[in-house]
Amino acid sequence: MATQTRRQRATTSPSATVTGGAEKAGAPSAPVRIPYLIGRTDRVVSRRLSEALAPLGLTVPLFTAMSVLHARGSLSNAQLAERSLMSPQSANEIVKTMQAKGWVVREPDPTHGRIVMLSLTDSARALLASCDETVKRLEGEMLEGIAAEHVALLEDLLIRCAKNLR
Amino acid sequence: MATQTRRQRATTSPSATVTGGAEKAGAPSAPVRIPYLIGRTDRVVSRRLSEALAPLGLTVPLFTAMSVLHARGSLSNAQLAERSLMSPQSANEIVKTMQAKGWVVREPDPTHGRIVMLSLTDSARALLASCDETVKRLEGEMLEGIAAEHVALLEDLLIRCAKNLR
DNA sequence: CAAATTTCAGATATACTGAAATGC
DNA sequence: CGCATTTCAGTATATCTGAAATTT
Repeated sequence: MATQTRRQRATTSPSATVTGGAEKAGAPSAPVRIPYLIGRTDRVVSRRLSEALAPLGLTVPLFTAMSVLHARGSLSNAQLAERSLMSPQSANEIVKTMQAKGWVVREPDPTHGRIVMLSLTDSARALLASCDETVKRLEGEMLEGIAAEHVALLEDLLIRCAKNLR
Repeated sequence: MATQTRRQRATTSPSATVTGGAEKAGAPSAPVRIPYLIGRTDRVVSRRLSEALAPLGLTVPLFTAMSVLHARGSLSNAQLAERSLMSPQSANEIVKTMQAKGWVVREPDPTHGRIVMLSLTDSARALLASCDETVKRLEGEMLEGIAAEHVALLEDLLIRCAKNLR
């Protein structure tokens, strides 16, 4: 399966300062910005999450959409798209997959003919429950050595960052 | 250009608690996990960053790779791939684009025939300098209302999270 | 008719795996 | 030979935009 050699630690600069710990040739090296760190951290998280979810038949976008639907109870496709920060077309694509797997039911909104309300099936809920265990483990590994109060703070800060930019 | 209606705030639940602020129909609503928040925040940041970089002729992956190269001074493609958390093939693809735009020079490593060392051109460095202004503005908007000590902490926590998972 | 929602169709970006060529 | 590096080729995934149909 994996022909590539396993990714490993850096070949230089053993300890990392905030600026990244390297100032070699002609590198004025701009300070590392938070947007960059968010992206980098997400890369690592996404890779691990995707590896963890694959055995359960889930991709990250699929899992994300299902989590949103789970949290909200019942949504139209347009609402799901908005909450998941994606276009209605993309959301629709994901919903098609969810439906093919028997994870969602679609019922016409009684008050509005065009709208179709989505909700998770029991099997989807059960699947999400076991995913939660998986994600919890991943989160635990990620937060290792970080004080509980800092975890709470991180949570709060991430929410505020997303809110400030949206 | 944009036929889609501009993404906007939620239609329900005005205030958000840590769990997301919704507990409607049959939704036990698992707590929001940090991995999810990282992903969500990155989605918002990436979209904004990509919009901001587009006028400068840059995509996010291109900008990221160039920043890494800038910070490290000079790298082989294999090293660039490792530092950028991607496969050598993907890095190579990005380097091809960089080269087509005149942003990188490739010189054979004098000590090893197969290896090609990459470094940024002056025009690339100048471009990155103006990108830094752009990113700084974005970062400022993102961190609005967050105390400086918390910004430093966020930086530290993100670095540790990425390190814990890699 | 205007606006919102859904959904078909096509296009693009990003990154992957496989495999071959090169060099130590 | 074994291993690392580069790179050609093909593929998969996740997203997008455009446009049409439906319904209030």
